[in-house]
Amino acid sequence: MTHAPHDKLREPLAEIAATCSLPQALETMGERWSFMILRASFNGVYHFEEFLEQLGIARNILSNRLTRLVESGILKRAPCVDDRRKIEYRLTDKGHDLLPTMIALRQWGEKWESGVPSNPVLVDERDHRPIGPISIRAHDGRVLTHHDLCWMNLSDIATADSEEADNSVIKRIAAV
Amino acid sequence: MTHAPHDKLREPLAEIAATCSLPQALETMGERWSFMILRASFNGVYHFEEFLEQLGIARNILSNRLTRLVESGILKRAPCVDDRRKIEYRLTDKGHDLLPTMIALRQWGEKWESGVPSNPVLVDERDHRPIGPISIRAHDGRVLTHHDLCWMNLSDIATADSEEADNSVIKRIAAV
DNA sequence: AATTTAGGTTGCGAATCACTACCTACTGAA
DNA sequence: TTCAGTAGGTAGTGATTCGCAACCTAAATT
Repeated sequence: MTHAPHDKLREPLAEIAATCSLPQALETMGERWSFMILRASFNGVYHFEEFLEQLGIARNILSNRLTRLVESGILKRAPCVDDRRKIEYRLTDKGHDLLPTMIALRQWGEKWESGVPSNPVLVDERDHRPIGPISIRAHDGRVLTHHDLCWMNLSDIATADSEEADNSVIKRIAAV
Repeated sequence: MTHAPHDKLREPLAEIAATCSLPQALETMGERWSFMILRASFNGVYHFEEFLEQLGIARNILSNRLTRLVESGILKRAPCVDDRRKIEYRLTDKGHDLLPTMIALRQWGEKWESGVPSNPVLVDERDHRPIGPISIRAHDGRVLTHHDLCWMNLSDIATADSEEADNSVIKRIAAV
């Protein structure tokens, strides 16, 4: 490896990580450029020099980030058949599964930061209409706002499949 | 302000930012600790010392990050009525709107990193059942996989509300 | 008045980022 | 089969950020 990871800096997350997978998800995707590289991948960028040009990222940082994304199983390397000097960086299943997260973040940015729809747009192949907003839904598909939600302890849920779990509710999500 | 932002370091994103709001969304949320602070906020952490203890973050970094989150309009400061030394950091509407993104990332982590459900769990208040998986849906609510999706240019969509926009399809999302 | 508490700032060493220049394996052409 | 070119990566260096510890100030408690 180029330079060994310095885990010291990342330790404080460990405690929470035991009970929540968000920190683990952020381990790789929380780094600068990771989401932008992912975006490029979804947009059909496969080669080192393409990423370099599209993103305006430094060579060593790109190299580093691609290595990490491959190590995390989000991208995979594959030699290019046309030109065996080339390496293709392709999304794995795990990488493809980040699409909802990326779209959610992008939609949030559209709504609150830029105010205008991004380009290119993700559309349904069937009718070429833009996808709907990413939202939180109940098990039966009803869209839920944060007024309809509350947090519960996992241990209480296992034994409270039907109801009578009222006392296990930690807290309602406070209205703004 | 404590120290002026050095925009030089962040410039390369500007070009893409003109056509996509993802980089803008990452401006604040892409920084280390931002999502973890957000998570704590959703879990009912409001005060400086609480964040400090829960996250194991350094004081100055927390101070810095909270300031940035307030500047971005994701959190808001409010003096505490009980104890006027205390300041409450509360999610704004903009902050609450990041819940789908955060849950999507967490669910991804559950599926691919930890393998086990996180704690606490977000449940429907009506029946106390866990929420469903965050997914991409068509305008009519159908769940779409990446096989059902393609990217289109925004300009082509505006004039292609019904169909006959075949030639404007940029590219299907490649199957893994 | 003295002490504690909440929130924050400052200084400093370590780690990371980004820019530039170099390096190397492979390709394609002469 | 040499030789220039290209894709991908490495090394060096300065700027920026992170994390730890110590200090600071205003409000609250004793």
